[in-house]
Amino acid sequence: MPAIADVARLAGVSKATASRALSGRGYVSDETRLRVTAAATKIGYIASPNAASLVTGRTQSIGVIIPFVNRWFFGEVLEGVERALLDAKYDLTLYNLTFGGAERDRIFEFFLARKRVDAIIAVSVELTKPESDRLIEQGKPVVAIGGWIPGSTTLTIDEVAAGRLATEHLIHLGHRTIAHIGGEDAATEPLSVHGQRWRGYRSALEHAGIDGSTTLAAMSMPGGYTAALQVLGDPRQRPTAIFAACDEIAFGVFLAAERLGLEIPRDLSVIGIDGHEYSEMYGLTTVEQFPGDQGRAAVATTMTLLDPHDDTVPPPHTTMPVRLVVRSSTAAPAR
Amino acid sequence: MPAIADVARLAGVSKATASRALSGRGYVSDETRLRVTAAATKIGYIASPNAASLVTGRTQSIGVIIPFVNRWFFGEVLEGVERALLDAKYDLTLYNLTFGGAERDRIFEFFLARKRVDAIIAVSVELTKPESDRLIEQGKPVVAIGGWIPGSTTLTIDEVAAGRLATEHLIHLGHRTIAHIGGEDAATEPLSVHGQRWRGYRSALEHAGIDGSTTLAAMSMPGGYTAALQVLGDPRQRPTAIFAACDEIAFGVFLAAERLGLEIPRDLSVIGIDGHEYSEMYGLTTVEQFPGDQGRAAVATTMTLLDPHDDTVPPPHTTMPVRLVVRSSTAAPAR
DNA sequence: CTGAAAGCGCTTACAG
DNA sequence: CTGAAAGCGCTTACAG
Repeated sequence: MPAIADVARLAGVSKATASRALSGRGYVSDETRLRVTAAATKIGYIASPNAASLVTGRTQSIGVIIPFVNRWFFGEVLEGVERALLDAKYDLTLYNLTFGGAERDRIFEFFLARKRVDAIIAVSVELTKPESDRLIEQGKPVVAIGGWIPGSTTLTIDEVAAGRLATEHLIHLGHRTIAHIGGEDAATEPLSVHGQRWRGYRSALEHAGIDGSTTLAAMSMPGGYTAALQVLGDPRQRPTAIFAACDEIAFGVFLAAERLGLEIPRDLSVIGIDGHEYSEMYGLTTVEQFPGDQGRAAVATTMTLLDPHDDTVPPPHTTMPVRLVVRSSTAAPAR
Repeated sequence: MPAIADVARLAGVSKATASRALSGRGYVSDETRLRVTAAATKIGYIASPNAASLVTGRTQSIGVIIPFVNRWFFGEVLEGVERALLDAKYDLTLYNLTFGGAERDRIFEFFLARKRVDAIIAVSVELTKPESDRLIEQGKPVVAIGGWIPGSTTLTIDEVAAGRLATEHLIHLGHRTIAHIGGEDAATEPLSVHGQRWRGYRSALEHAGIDGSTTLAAMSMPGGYTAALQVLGDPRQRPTAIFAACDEIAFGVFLAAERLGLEIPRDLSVIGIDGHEYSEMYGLTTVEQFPGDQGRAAVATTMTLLDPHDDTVPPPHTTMPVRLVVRSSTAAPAR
């Protein structure tokens, strides 16, 4: 493994000059720079990030905290983050943060304390007070996507507005019995993603002066399936439309409707939120969001925060765009 | 940020002794060790991995190369790997390797050359010769899951046997027209996962002396849906059973069957491979595999390879278990 | 514009 | 069992 001393020797300069030529920091004559870079490529020199980190304090690596990896939203965010980080020549260190447990403490007490990462991108994590304090006191930038961490820069869609938009679409089609199937944390955590979508639902209903009913489900297709069987099972009080808090829940509603012999949209309208890659195949009307873009935007913000020459202070919160996509799963109710 | 010198001072020993006491390497009296560890916890000392790496050459970090993150198999593997790595106090550096492109070259030429990781776990990546050479010449252990890299330790299920088992299940139920919907690389890459499953299918059919027909699809639910519409569209030559190369394709077959008014298993039997988390909800018969276990096993192998005190040479290839789970999607054909 | 020197925070022979 | 010293591979003031 060639070291910078080898490059310097070959180029006939000191290590200091070689370092300056290679990093682009400090003055070096063009001629010298050329000689150094030529020498470096000739012997296949690649700087040791460890040695550099030791003196600069920078690791060229970003920690990503994420609760799941194989749910659509999270996977998309992660891929977007990864791609953008690669472009910025940063490494991605992954912390799959499940809820609670010794494992979780270990991530905060040990891994994130190791000075291994320059900044943290937290995806949909609700942090406890000690956890967020710990992050802040590290003095490292923390950027949050799809969740809220006090003291950190946040990028999310307007979840309340998304829930309201989905519900209003149904109301405008003429529906008056609109059930909601929401994520199970909607009830306990009003500030959670599903809690906020639920509030959007409530507000649209109240504005229209109609009642609703909410059923909680695991945030997955089986969760939506089980909940929908329950919601649709009694023919005497079956809603004409369902607002599913996310597309995966909506897919479960499709399966339940099929098994109950209900035709969509004739017997039931269904709308979701997400723009999941399968929504088109299902013909699902949905409020589309763009998690890959959110991931890339989070990286851009992180880079701004990390750039010593950039004094831009990013706004504490950025609202990311959504778009209503009307497909064949919603229609006016049968009369 | 306290350094080891601070710990040493507080405990009244030299840095060398503090280092030995904390790392557990080398002789230290019990009494000294206690004093040192007490001092370390008191001031919240955490060793700088960079400084340690510089002298030991070890980074305590493993690179994971993976083509997708939000396909079920890959997500499960990744979660299993992450969990096991955390337990071993290793960091996980993620490289989301898409097919081809400058990005891919950059991962091999730059990121993996940076001496940032102690070993590499490659998930379902087909490497080109220069790529695998480059990995090998780094001298870092490479462990492969669900794919084959010459010169590296490999853990996979027996894909051919899995395909054969799925097909035999259908044959034994009495089916004689069994279509296969396989991943699109089955045709071009005989050694790919889907190529091998297809060979298992062929071999079972040949053994039973019956013909088959194969349709290629994207390895996803929409892929399976589109292909199944094609396979099932013509009522005069509709098969009585479909072997889907993976569960996500099988789910697409379910949707296609529904839209064509076909009832499973009365009109059509369907079997998959994977044991996807949704397979139970669908009632899908499948050959289950355990990607989380595969991920954990890969980490265990990596740790063995990395342990200087462990001379165990892991076998070049380990076959991971599968299990046939019969649910309601397969039955004898209507006569 | 360039070089000599110090130092980042550890670990590891080497003496004792 | 412990300590003084060297060194891992860089970068960065500081002179010149």
